[in-house]
Amino acid sequence: MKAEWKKQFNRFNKRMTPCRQAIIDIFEEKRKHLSAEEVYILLRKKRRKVGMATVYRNLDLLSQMGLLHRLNFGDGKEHYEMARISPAKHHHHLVCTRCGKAVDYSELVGEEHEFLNRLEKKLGDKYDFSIQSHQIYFYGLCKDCR
Amino acid sequence: MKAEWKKQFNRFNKRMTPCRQAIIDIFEEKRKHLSAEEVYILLRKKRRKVGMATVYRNLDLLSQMGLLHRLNFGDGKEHYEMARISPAKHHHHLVCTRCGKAVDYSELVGEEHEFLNRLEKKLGDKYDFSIQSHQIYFYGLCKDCR
DNA sequence: CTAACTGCAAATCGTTTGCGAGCAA
DNA sequence: TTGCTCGCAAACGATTTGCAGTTAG
Repeated sequence: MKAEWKKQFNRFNKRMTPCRQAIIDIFEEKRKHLSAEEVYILLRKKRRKVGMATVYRNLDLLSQMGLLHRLNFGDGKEHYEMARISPAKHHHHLVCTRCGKAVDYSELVGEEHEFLNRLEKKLGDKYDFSIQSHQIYFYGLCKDCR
Repeated sequence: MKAEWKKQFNRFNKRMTPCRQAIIDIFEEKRKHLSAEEVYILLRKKRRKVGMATVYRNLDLLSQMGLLHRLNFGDGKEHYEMARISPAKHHHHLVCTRCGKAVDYSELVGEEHEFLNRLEKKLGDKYDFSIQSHQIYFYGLCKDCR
């Protein structure tokens, strides 16, 4: 798995560094979406000396490499999560428009997958886009905010 | 139609002002997603003296009132568009991850609508959310950026 | 009349950039 | 060696806020 990533880094003319490894580890451990600041705090908890700038640079790089997905819940900051290729792990988000809380869901992803694939193909052809990913957001009010 | 909005404003204890009317007009005329700055520029073109702060405040208010939808294309700024209740006008977005260009599409919205309604109900029940809207984003590279 | 609204300028805050020093290959 | 990476501090840019004057209902 690590060799796999190394290859990916090479392909992008980038290097595998302790800092990057640590960031990847954090996403593997937490298995949820994290903001840049949350990643930064988790790194420091592991007694790792890093600057915010580096965190941002690496989250950006990992996103461009396709290892992370960038999410936006409308709370003014970007969030990131492991990009999982497997449909089984595929999921989307339910966002509370008041408190910003975001819940993952993976209901009906089977049907969704089939439907979105068809749509993706159609759109890609029509608008001359090479589509790489998609996100579905449902917005509403959570129990506590209602 | 204007009476309709007035009611909405009353319900929120807000007032219909020339500035707000002008902003609504702009979205009706342009019929596409606009950033706060774009709205600001269009207002000034109409020789309307407004501050950016007011634009932001009103875009925010109109979003909370459900008159506008807030969109995020990952280019660092928020975009807004008229919320159209009619399924006929319903659409989503195709975003280029390189240049940030966003294209509207409305393919297969009929099928989508049926599917998403079902999903919405299921999710609302399971996670105790009162879902108000949804957005689908497809990400990829446009013709020019490929 | 009075609470909501406004423009202005200053403040905020997430994110980016410039730079010299430090590593990976 | 070479050039990708790093931490730091400063810069940036979109959005927010405080405030005193203005306006809708």
